[in-house]
Amino acid sequence: MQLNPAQQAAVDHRGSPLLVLAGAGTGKTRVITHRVAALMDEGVPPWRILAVTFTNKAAAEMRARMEKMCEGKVDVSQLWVGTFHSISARILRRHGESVGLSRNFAIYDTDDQTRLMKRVFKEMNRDDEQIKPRAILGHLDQLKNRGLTIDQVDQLGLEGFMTRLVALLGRRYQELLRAADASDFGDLLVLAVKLLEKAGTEQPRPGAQLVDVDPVVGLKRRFLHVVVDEYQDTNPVQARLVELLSQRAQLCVVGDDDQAIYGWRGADVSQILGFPDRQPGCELIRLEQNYRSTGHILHCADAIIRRNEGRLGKTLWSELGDGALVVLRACEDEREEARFVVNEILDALNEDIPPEEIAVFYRTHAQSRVIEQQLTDNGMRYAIFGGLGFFERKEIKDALAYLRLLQNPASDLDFTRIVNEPARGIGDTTVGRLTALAANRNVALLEVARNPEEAGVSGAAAKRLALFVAMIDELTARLHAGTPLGQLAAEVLERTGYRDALVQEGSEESEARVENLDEFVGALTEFAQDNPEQTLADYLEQVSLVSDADGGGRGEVRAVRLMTIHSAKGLEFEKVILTGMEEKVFPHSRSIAGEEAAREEGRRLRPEERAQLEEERRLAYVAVTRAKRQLVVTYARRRRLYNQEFIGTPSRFVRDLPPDSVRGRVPGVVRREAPAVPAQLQAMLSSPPPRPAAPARERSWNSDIVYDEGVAARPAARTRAPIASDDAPSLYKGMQVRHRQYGEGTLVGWDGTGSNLKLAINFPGVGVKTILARFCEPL
DNA sequence: TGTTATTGTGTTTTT
DNA sequence: CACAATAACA
Repeated sequence: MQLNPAQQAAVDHRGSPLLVLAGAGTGKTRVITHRVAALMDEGVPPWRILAVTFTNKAAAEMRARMEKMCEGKVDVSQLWVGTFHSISARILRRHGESVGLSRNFAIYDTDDQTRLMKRVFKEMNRDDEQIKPRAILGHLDQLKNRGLTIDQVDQLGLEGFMTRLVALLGRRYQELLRAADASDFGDLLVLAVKLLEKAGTEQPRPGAQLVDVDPVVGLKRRFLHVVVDEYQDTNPVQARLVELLSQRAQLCVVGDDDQAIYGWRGADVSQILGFPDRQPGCELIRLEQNYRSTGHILHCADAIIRRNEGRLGKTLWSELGDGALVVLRACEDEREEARFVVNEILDALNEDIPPEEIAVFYRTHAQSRVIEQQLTDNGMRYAIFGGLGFFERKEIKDALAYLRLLQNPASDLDFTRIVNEPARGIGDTTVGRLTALAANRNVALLEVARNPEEAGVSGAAAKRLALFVAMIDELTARLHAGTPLGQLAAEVLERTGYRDALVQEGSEESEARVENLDEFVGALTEFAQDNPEQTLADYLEQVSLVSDADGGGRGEVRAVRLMTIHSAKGLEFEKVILTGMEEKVFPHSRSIAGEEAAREEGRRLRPEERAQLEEERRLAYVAVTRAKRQLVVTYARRRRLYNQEFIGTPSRFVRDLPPDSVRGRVPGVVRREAPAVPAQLQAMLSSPPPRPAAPARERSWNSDIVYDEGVAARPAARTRAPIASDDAPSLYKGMQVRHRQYGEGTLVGWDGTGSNLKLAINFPGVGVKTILARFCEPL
């Protein structure tokens, strides 16, 4: 297929920075691959070209496409293609000494991070705090994403005590991380940037020769062309990294501001919006012809995204014709929704759509369970993207921990993970004593374990420790003797008794685990055969950077796909079923929180609150634009989630759909439905008196809902919100209620149903409190 | 010390 | 509901 003029221009542009604004389905990847191929055609050496993607899968795909395109002509393996994280890791692996990382440093994933932070909590006696390790890590990560150091915590705008806590615990966390010769995801980027920034700033020694030039400086000058995909999702550190590597390169960034969905992770859309301003002479090219979806789908996408402010603005068009109408379906509850999904899948299969071209999307992982159940009941195979991957299973993580400990004896986290796994009588007390001494002397746990007596570990435990240490030493020797990786892994599992312990257990679960371990050994053997020159460190790195995206180990190829919308980014399917389209599900309740608060306080939305909502909207846009020919959208009236029943209102995104492109009734303007008053409260209600039971509930659940947008603007107290005319006695905003302790107050909102109904009441002089309805009585 | 029962608690999206 | 942290027990 020929490139269209805009695409061709993006491929051909040379000489100045280039921003390609590529709408969904406009052939972005084609442009990138063609551009890189063209560069190589022109004689740019492959090793002087860098292509950065977001996921490993995208990187692998790109490389594959290049190989196909350049068959035989150029050595594509010389190209630098990778994710921000893998490229950083690669740089640090080679040159990381100056920022405190050895050649074999470990990469900690989220789980490792949490465990390490928990240790910090314990060490500093903070485990009683309400604050959880995850929270601190979250802030720490945010810090890193913005390229700030721990001394700049205050710039995060946290509350005072949190700022102090993050600084205190974060600092110690970093110390331990470095001491363990490890890096977390955030540090990979931060340290790579630090390394590159430092290079070349030192005064050259007198008489230094050109050959003495710092290799890192060479790295900065290496690339002549840099291409970045999904630029809208980069965070400041990533952008800085790209800049540093583009010292001599022509920079080409590709992205779509309407698909920026990682703001919560520190990504900053203004990066792409401000790119032309930051880059003198920057050329901007828009790709707007969509080759993926049919008309009605695009109309829906546009109807959703056009309501966002602060976008560069693009209108997608297509030559594919209107195609089928988008199907909209209201379901009674999540089970019916799941059944409907199954039916839709069956329909598609009957139309000969291959299963892997059918995808079911949901906002959060928690929603997948019901659908999975229903699919299983109907004997349908499916592949889940995301969730617990192979390398996140306990047994695999244990095996990896053993290997990492062999590779890196300083890794205390791995030590503690497996020292008593399988149980060998080295319990918390023993480990506690070791930890105390290790912290004191600033040495690794494994070192301390060599002299247990000094740590005050008694005879029996000391003996067991000695055995453990001897075993680790032997295995370490095997590693350094060059034992093939697969065999080494097998020996580890044998010698440590890990495999035996599982076999002994004899349960169905343990059996599965043994199988997983065998698979792991197999994978390692295969890896060693395919990459004879690669070491254990290389393998460990590859594993820790691999995410759900590549689906390599698990997942049927010929199976329906289930995934969150986030993981759907960059993919496309013949038929997409978008589920759970209700307020508080999608848009997620956390994104709406600000809006509700604003309504209750009678103020306007704060910028960050609006930004969150706009991000949800972009997420909806991403979801819709994944569909090639068929799009089905479902929502449920009632939904059980987290063991709580929620009354659903159709998502605002559903209400935005253009009726002309939709089959099924687009719910009109809607407001939150007034919940039925629970019996307890109802009994207490004296006025207004309960009306005789009305058959109101029989009616279509949308019909009695009236939208009133004005609520947000008006002060809550004066809003005498409508009680659904013929409904049982209802709550209404402005209603006066009494609480034993707080006295009389004004109802400003509510949440939940039945005995979980919570009222938000504004008590004069006290403020707004959220109280279970049964503790309140109406006046 | 290690295992099991119980309570409690949260519950987005990911490299 | 699911899972993690804690308490009680062997």
